[in-house]
Amino acid sequence: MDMSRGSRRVRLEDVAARVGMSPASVSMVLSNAPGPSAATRERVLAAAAELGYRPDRTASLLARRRTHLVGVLMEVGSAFHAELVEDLHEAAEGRGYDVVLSAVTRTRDERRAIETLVDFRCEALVLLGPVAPAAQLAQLGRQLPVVVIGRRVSADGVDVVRTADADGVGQVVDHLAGLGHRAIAYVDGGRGPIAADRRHGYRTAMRRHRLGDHAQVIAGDHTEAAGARAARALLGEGGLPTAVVAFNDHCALGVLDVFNRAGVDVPGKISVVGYDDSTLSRLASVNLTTVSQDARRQAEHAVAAAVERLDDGRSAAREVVLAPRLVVRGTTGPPTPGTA
Amino acid sequence: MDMSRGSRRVRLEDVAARVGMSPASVSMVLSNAPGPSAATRERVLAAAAELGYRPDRTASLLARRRTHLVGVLMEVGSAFHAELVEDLHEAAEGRGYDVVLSAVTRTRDERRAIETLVDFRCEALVLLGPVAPAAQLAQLGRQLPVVVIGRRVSADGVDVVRTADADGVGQVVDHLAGLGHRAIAYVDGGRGPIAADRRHGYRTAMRRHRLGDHAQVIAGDHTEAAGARAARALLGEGGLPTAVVAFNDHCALGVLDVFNRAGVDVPGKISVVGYDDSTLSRLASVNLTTVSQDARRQAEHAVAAAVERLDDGRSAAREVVLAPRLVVRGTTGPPTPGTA
DNA sequence: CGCTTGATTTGAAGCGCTTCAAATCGTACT
DNA sequence: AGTACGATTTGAAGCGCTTCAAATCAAGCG
Repeated sequence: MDMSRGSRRVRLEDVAARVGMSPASVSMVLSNAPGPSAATRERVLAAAAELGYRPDRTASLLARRRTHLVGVLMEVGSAFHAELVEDLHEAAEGRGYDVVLSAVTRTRDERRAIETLVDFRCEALVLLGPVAPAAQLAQLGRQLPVVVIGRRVSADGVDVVRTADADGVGQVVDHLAGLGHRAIAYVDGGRGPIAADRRHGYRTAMRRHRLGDHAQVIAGDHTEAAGARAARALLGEGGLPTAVVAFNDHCALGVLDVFNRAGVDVPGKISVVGYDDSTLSRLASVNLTTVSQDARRQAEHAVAAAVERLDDGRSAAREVVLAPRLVVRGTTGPPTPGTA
Repeated sequence: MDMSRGSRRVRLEDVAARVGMSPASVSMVLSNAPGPSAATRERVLAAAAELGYRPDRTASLLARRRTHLVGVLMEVGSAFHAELVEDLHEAAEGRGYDVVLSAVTRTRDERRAIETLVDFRCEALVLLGPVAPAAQLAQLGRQLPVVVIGRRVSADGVDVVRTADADGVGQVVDHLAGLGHRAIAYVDGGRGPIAADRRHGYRTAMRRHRLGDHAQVIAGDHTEAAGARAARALLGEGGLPTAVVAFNDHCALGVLDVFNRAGVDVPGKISVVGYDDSTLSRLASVNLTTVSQDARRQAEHAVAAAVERLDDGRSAAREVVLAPRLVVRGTTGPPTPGTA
């Protein structure tokens, strides 16, 4: 009766019936497997097109041993993740894999997002800056290949692709110190291991420049709101530093916001630096000095790592550490003489 | 041998064996279906937890009639879409549906992204600002419930949730005209129907204010790059308007970029307005006057529309048009006296 | 006690597609 | 003509889970 909707999805069997062959043959043609003759291929393909046949992915996944699916955990709303996702798609497709996205949102925590991915039978997982403890990731890594992007993880069975964060922040401090800054504050990124690395890089670099006494870490997080809070705290306590290094671009944006609203000139009165070189930072109205993580290369490495485990049977854990690159834009400059 | 990886995923059958019952019973317990006794439920649940059982989603989807999956097509990188996705997740979960994301990227066009969703057996699709022609969407709507967000579509079988775009742009022009602007230019959003609506709204509003002669539409798109290009064109030809209305926030950001770099004071010399009230526009360093689309309500309506078709059997197409709301921030002000 | 009832549990048939051993077909060769 | 052999095609067994009619059970009643 219901001719309007559905009217039964076209199945493999229907195509088979159309050309008078067995479903087996049709399946082989469609999956481009060896066997069927050229003539058969042609007829089947024609019939499939004619009927508008679309294989049912779930059935296919269930029957096939391999799913060729890579699950990606991301934070929707993060500009940097968005870039990574684009590049991951590209890298995965180049190697014959498909990508399934799962987003962490306000009401959907990391655990759930990851479970969804596993439930969909992803063969490997690429996690963008996960916050789960190493033990949990290791546990996950025992089930399937897991590649963590961005964060250091000391769990074997888990591959890691990241940039040398401590070094990145170090470059930032070098840059600022080189401009003559001494009072360089750092807005922290919260509890995660990425934050720990960057914080450590900051402290080390400050010491290296004999600026240890000026080191000042302000509590923060990786959101605009946290950056704004930190900036307000800074403003409140007087004795403003001459430069603020933020955990990431989003956070730096929050800092900039508050300074802008408060009429604090950047970089005249104070310099601000972010981290990620996200599209946000590149906007001329923001024009933030930051550190580039090279999303494309990280994506490439991540997919390569997953595929090597899947297809080449590699089993030893691997860690790829890329060199970060300072990108100097408009939010940094020499300190105002009489301030520090 | 391979005890390390996999060691066979735990199946429903394993749980059943563990408690000495049939897979059927276990299945019912796990899906919370009526039948099994309280005692049984408890035992099964305990065993499942103990074995760390996770149902195989693909198998489950295949066997079940319903998948309870809503596919969402989005543009990764669009701040507004990111917001919508968050809200869609929330709305869907509230009604017992799960969300699958599919992103349009540089190398993955809309068609492919949609196909992926259908292949995963989504029961309904929510498309965020799709560019496909109406006929194609109608065709899709014949297969399954489709809700288009943001854009007007005259295909029945397809529900639409959008804001009155023409009206939104109208409010912008009203605002600017009220401030005294006369030379108000508009940066277009390309070929899509959303762009057509807004462009039309602009033209109508200009005429309404007897400013038809000042109407000026500059070719554009929905990216920062396009906005930048348009702004450069404007700068190049001299006779700058006193206000520029951009297709959306991303585009407006590009416009702002160029003006900032060129040292054109905003809003002193020229006012700029965007559209979407995306998180970007809210950043104090951007602080863009724009039009709010109320992502949350759109998400709510979209999910409601899909669920009504799915669960309540509604079949008549529906269009929900929400009222847009002008959000005045810092990029608009009265025109400089001697300019227009 | 035998029998009815309602509560539980289970066997068996798929969901739509893949796989692979076995069957079929043509053809080349002796 | 008879046999062997490579090229094609197909039957049948699942993949792991759900469903539902039929079976089983325990309790309740006359």
